[in-house]
Amino acid sequence: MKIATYNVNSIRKRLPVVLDWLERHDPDVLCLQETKVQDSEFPLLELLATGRHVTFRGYKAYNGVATITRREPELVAHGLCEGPDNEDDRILLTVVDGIPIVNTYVPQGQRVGAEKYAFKLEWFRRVKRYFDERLDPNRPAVWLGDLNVAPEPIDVYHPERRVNEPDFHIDARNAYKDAVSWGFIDLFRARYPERVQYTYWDYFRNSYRDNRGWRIDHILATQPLAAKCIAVDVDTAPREAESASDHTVLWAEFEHPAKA
Amino acid sequence: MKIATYNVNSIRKRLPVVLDWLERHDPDVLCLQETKVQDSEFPLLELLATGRHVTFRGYKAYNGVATITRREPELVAHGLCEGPDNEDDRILLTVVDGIPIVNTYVPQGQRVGAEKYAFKLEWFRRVKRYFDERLDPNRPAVWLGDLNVAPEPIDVYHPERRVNEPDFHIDARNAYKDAVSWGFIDLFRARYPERVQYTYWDYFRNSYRDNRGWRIDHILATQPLAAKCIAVDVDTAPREAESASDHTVLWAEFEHPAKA
DNA sequence: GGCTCAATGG
DNA sequence: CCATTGAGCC
Repeated sequence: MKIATYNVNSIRKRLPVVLDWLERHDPDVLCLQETKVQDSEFPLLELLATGRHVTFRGYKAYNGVATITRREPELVAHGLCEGPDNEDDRILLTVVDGIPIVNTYVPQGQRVGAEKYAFKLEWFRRVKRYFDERLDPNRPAVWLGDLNVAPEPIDVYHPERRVNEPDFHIDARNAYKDAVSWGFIDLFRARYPERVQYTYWDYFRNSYRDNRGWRIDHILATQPLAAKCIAVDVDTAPREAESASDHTVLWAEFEHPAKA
Repeated sequence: MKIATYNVNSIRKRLPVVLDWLERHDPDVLCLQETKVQDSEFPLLELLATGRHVTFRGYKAYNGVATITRREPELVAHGLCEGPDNEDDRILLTVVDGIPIVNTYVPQGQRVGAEKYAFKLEWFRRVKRYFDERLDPNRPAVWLGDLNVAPEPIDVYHPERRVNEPDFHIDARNAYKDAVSWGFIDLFRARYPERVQYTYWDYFRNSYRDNRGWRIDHILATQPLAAKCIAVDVDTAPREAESASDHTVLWAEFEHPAKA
């Protein structure tokens, strides 16, 4: 089973890149973030034409998530389901082949100290409660997406200069790690403890050319599923495509995951 | 000698169309209107790369004219040169091979009765004085561009429904004709008295597909030059191009024009 | 409908 | 730098 995540920065602008990636890699699940489109404008027909199932929720301009699956999800749940502030354009649960897959776009946080930054820190607490209420760390489950945190210095270029950035500030890193500590394993870092590999590069100042990036997109799995992980990697091709997102695709492959 | 006019509706968006037209038709002069770009952002290098000369003046977002010539113009003059309101983003004179070519983008006029409409009517009076001061109706000269008037009912689809449009209202038609009466001949209509042929079609409601357009782009010449005109036509290919302007190209060819 | 700009977001 | 919206213009 192959699962991937990709912050598209507008699904309408990135549709060719997504269709190409689906055709070349044929994943079982592809999770998208920042679709930036309201549901009525979502390019559903073009994606259904690939023969896959598509689950999505978004609003005008901001956020938006979509999960594209080979098989029909056995269960779908939008948002945090806590109350009025449902955040259903940032979190989407699908259960595919018995495995819960939590596709999330964590708030970026604007800048350290801002109200939006406090919202980001709180968001990690909320998502941890979300895991508590519907998942079991002893059974297969996946949390993936643009989590907007570079967990360690190795995960960002010039870390010493980034300590006040909302994706590397110590409070965000700790909030992220506390959510992870619920029972998730970072598949990329588990497999490659020393590897410098980013998933996001700024559009400006030739960041990609000079490899000045961030590893802020992640695929995490509970222990029983992580044990079945046979491959995980970043595919930089989408970042080099004609009309590229500032993020690229991260993917992971599992052996007989449902039997875990 | 081949001369053409094209309202590009943004030279930056239309650069591929313009380069393609230059390569295919190799005109001596191509006059552009609505370049919609300030001079510092004008795509000069890309046009110079064709081996031609480029004269232009524009501001942010609105208006802007450019004249692309095979030979270097012997003289260039920007604007009406009357006083402070110079209108140099609407009128550009170049003298090429001894022939004055007045490239103009006449104000559209917004709607009949508006202040901008009065400005349009006045503009025709001003341009007639401009001809008086610098041209001679007995010597070759060209006035061309987006003149924003369909002179006769044949020049607009459903004319009876357009009598209150600023490009077909009787006051605009009369103001235009009064300027023309200075000493110009409409080359297209002179050659094709009965032909329905538009140069502009609205972007919306499938106007081009249904040929619901306007003949508002014109090439006019003084009598001695008009006598040398051996061909004039509208090329609809640019209107059918990938990323098309709402206008298309009108061109005219002259035999030994300088000897007139 | 397609261009422009100025905000806003990242 | 690359997205978005919403207004102005045509």
